[in-house]
Amino acid sequence: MTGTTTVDATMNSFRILERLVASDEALGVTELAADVGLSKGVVHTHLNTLSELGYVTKRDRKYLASMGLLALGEEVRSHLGVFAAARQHVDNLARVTGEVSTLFVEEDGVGICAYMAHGPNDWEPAYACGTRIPLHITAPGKAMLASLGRERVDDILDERGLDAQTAETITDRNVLRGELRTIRENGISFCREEQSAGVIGVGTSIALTERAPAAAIGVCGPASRLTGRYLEEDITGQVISTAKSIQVELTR
Amino acid sequence: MTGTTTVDATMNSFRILERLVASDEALGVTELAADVGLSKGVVHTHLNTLSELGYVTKRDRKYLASMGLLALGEEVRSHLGVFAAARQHVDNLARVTGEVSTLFVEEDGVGICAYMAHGPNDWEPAYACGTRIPLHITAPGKAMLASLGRERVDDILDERGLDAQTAETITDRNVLRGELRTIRENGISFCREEQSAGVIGVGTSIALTERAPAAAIGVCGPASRLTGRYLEEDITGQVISTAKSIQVELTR
DNA sequence: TCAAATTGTTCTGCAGAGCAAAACGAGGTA
DNA sequence: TACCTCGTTTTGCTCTGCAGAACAATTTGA
Repeated sequence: MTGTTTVDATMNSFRILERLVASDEALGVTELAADVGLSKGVVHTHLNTLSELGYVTKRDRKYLASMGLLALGEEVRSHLGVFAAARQHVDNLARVTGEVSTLFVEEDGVGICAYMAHGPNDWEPAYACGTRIPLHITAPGKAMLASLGRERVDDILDERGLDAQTAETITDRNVLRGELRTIRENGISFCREEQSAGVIGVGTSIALTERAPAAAIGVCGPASRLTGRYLEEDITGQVISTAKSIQVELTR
Repeated sequence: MTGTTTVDATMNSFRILERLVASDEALGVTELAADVGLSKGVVHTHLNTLSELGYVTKRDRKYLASMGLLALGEEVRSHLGVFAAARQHVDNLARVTGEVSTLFVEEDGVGICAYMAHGPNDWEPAYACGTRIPLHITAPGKAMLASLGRERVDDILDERGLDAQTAETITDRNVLRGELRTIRENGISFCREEQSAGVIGVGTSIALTERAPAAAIGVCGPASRLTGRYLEEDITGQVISTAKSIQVELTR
């Protein structure tokens, strides 16, 4: 999997950039150089390059990641057909349920959150847009797995494994296969604290035309709120009807 | 302004990445090499590097930008204090007005859209999050200018100029100064097709503590819908009260 | 079905660039 | 004022990013 040859300078630039992105305050050249293990001089040259490209800014002798980075992800997402069809429906799902609703897509056998809408209930999941999350630990992830062909699922499991994230994570391949079967039968998937303790999720896949990658939507929130009929009927119903609306939008 | 020394390899990597980001379909090595003017071999090495970093994916012998790029911008934004305070209020502003509402911040003398919420009315502005827009052509941009000290405004105008984007753009420095004065007096700014023909905007600045960069919120939409009392009283009132709510949130 | 063409990947050699270390300059502090 | 610290620039060396060519793997066309 690890490629043969890489460009060291690019690796170094991204190490510096990612360090800045992760920091909540401006950093100086000396500190960055120590962090990434390069000399002050080169780090300065890299920062100058990133600055000229518009991904880094300087505020009184210190550097910080630019908000211009938002444009890259936003543009990638704009080319995603399912996003244009799903956005307002996911927004609406968050509004009517009050919870956080998401759009996930599959990429290289992992799930990536492509969009997230916040409902009135004030709660924030542990991940943000762009985060890679194993498919077997979230409701939308399992829904996507259930929508894929068996051999593709096997490939993914072979490559990614079934690491446990919490005590509830499904780590047995046969158990997972059984769960995928019931997901296919019911058209809905649940995540009961398998990704994060205290967090419950509901999801369903979006059937896409041709060779587009898998996609799914979901709703998640604190386990204390998502229980009983509210979870299994109200929210589940909203998720399914939202998925139907997106399907309609996609085939227009 | 243009720095002294830059890293060529980094420049090339980003040229390739940006080409992929701008494309709505997967691209091959040969095509990319022709586009950026490098040999096939090096482009392949760069793609391999970007792929290992998680910003590029391969789908049957062609490359495309990864949704993982969303994470970078999202993380930068999460460190923006005003974003956490403003998000739900901007969401709410979009909902009650029905229009698109935005959060802008100033960076290096230009405005960057940091967040955008869509109201029920189906309309999409010409720009997305992360886009850099001159301060003098949008309502939130002018609101931010009005909130800055005079010498800072002069510096920005010296550096960025007052280029015309439409026939309505303010290109005269004295006219702009007069407008900034009335914005300060009224606590509200308008953009009447100065950024994009047929688009009207309303904005007001968010007063921030200490040395944080300027920020402003706004609402924008088609000129056909944003007119008369609806624009100048209803929407304006919602914008101002939203800004007040954000201020309260910020000083908690 | 087979050859020709095209594309992705690897290899080779070298000029140029990335890198560490040191020197320089600009703020800030005691 | 002198010292210290940090950002910036310079120097020289080594290594690597780069072009071009060769190779491999598909696809195309007849």
